Amino acid sequence: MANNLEKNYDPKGFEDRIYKMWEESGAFRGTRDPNKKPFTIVMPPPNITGQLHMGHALDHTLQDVLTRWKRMQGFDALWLPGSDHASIATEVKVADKIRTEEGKTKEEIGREEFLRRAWEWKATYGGMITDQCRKLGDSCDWERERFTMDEGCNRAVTEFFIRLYEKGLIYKGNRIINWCPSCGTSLSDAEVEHEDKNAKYYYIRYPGEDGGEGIVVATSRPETMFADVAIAVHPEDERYRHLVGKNVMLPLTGRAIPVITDSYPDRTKGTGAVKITPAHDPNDFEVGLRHGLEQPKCIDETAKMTALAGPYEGMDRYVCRKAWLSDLKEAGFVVKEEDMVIPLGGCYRCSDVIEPMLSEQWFVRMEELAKPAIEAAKNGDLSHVPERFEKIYLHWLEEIRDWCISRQLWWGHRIPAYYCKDCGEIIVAATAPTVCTTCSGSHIVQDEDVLDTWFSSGLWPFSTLGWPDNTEDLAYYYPTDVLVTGYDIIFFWVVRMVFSALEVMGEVPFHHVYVHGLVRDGEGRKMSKSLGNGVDPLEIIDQYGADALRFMLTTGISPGSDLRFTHDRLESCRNFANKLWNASRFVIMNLQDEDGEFLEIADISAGITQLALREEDKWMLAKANDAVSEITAHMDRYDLALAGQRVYELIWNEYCDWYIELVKPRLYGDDEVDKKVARAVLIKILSDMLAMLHPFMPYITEEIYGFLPNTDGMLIRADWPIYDKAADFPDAVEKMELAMAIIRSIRNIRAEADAGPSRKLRAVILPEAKKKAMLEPILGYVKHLGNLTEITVIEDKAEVPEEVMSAVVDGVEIFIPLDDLLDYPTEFARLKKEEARLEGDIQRLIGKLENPGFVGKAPEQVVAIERDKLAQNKETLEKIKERIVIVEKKL
RNA sequence: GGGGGCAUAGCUCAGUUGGUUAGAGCGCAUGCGUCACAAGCAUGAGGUCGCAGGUUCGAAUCCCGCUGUCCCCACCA
Repeated sequence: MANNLEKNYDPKGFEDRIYKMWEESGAFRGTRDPNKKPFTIVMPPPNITGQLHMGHALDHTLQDVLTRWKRMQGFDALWLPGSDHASIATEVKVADKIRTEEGKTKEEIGREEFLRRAWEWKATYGGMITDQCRKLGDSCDWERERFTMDEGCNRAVTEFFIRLYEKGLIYKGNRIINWCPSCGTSLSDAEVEHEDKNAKYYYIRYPGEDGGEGIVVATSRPETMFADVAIAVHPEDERYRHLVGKNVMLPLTGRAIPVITDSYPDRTKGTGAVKITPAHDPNDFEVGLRHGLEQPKCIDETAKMTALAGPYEGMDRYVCRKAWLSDLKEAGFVVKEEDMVIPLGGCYRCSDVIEPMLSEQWFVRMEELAKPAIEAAKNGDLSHVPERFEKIYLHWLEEIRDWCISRQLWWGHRIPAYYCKDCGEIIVAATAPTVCTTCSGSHIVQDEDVLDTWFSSGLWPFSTLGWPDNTEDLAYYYPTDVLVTGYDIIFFWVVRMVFSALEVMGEVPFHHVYVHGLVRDGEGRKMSKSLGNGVDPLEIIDQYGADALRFMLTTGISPGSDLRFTHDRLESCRNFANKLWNASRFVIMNLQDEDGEFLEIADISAGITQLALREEDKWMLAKANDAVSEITAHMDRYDLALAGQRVYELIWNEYCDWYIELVKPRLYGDDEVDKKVARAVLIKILSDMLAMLHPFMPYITEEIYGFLPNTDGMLIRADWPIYDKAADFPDAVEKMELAMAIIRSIRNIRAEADAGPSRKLRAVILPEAKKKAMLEPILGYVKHLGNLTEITVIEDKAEVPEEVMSAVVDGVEIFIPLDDLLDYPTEFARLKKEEARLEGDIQRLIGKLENPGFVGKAPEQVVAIERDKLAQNKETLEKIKERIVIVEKKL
């Protein structure tokens, strides 16, 4: 009974089983092994709002490839998983759910009950996401799984908040913030997305209080006029000098406001005069502060007009704009309208237009925190791969303004600030105080707001390892090695982790930021819910297997660039898995007798080179050995795509296409000793290939590995292959390459002459004297793979048979007698084509070698190679020309 | 307004520090049911590497400019 792989490659038949085996064996677990070096990645926590999408699949596959590779290299590899509570996004989803299912608002349900529902949501979707990670093959340590609102993370958040507060880096203030009227909360600058929109400038006259012409001001937001408190002009602006210090009238309101001077107005923009609305514009706010102006609000938190708008009170901001403009026009105050493209801020969650608004919020003072984060990138403690992303990082930090961290939401970390109702004292503390520290009053209430989600995710690399406690995990695994994330999230998250970590840990949270791109659809569009062009990774896994998906996501792309998702590529990756499957099945089959018992295999424990290796063995070993160093070098540089590509070539083009074919006659032959050697090499190379492919295609490689003899344990724990100096066989490589070139040319002749594979052919070969010795040992390969009945080696041209097609390869002339099949026009065309190619090459080479600059300045080795090439080509051309003369006569 | 990416075969893309005849997958053409694999095998066609300069003995690769295209950032006078 054969003990082999299933006949057909069917990933469904083993992927789940293999994953369970890994997980139950504890292979994913970080053990803080003192004899190993740590390698740590913290998983960017997916939001609990939904399912994993293709972007996660990419992100996770890259992390898993790195983790598995390092684990095999002998590191104590820890990939720490978790999920993010995603304050605003989850709150919106849960509120929606309550509204559709029960027809109630969150206010009707109340804070406590709402939070209970949110936790229910977390229980459902959090579990879904981890199941999806398992399907992908994520080798993360599930026993260390964390959640941004678990007990430890909560403590970390509170501790961090208190520390910053006590250092004066967190303050509460009344300032202009980004307000999303739909979500009903403030947002940080990072959460606002700018987009150019077509809009209008309205030029509106503010008449002089004295009945004069007054001043014309351009604005795109006339509805904010009700909150105007002044008109500012530049102090050196001659046009308005006569008005400075006087009042102008706010049209239709009967309210007079002063004309003031300030450095802020730009004389070249608009009319050079700016209406000052401190409560609804950040620049105006600053101007207002400088001049001690009032800060009235005319738009409220729901984007409706306040009482200040008089008759327009209660109108939506845009309804009011329309009505107000119409009234202004009627009264003749609108001087001009101008079409304009204006960058408008939108909410990153709901796209509603952001209203800059004066509001009392909590802020993090950024200047001092940003400095060390900038420094870390500049001095190399933190590096971005690819490098260009460092610019985004630095730009964001250099331009950063204070970070608004309070959110008017319920789902999140509630701000650890308490107010004494008696004396107004603010107490920031880890636990709720019972009495006021100032007045001893007992009427104490906690701040209603929660913290920005990114405030807690900024702590992720160390909160997940135990901070603020001084845990063993933190000591062993921190700082982490690499953070893998998309470029779209650098300023949201990466910068915050860096400055948060530098502040409390005094060390960067990770040394490398490995940045990847976005997954796009077949047409190059971003995958999005609204376009409905998203592809569910689980469906793809179901269809093609996780390995094919992983391989597609990690190869054929360059680091940091977006990747287009196509079924074509997916299919070719699946085909590759299938190829490996069948090749492995073939190898395993040939290692066993009819009863499925393993046959004897040569012992390689003393080193593969101790065996009686044949030329093809040496060639294969040398090729695989080269691949080991190339692949490892690519991995070291995070060039996963190149590494994966090289494994592919090794497996398909070198092992399957050539080595297996070359070795077949030996497997079926009678030489028992030689058979054992062939088996040993087949297994050695196969297991090395499986190891190097394992990070990319963990399932299939593990499954195959389980069927190989002489392996104990699992591939996931196996050693990464290392370069072996002894496996460098230049002579054998040269011989085998000659054999391959000859075989190719014979196959070419066969194809050109329409001599199908079943047609038995013989060959006559005339080597140059110096190639003769090299030719002898490879004739067997040529005969076998050229599908020849016999090969005759001749020493003299006179022995060349009459009716032949011919080719010249590296100083070896090959003649194939074809008798009735010989078609001279075809042969003539073939030879002429070859002649033209050689002549072109020779011309180019002569040009190069006659250039004194090249000969004088290029490295000796390069010149020597070119010389050899020229000599070789000349000889080959000579021989081709001779053949042309002969064939021409036959035409 | 500021910054960045990309432009290579019909399509989607690789191409590490400049150095053989610029590669792959898919597609295309021809042949092949050969006992691991038709999700395969063999052979082949197909590219003046966006345009114009420069550096160099040598440029797809480095520099400058241009064109096209995509993206990011930017407090809406």
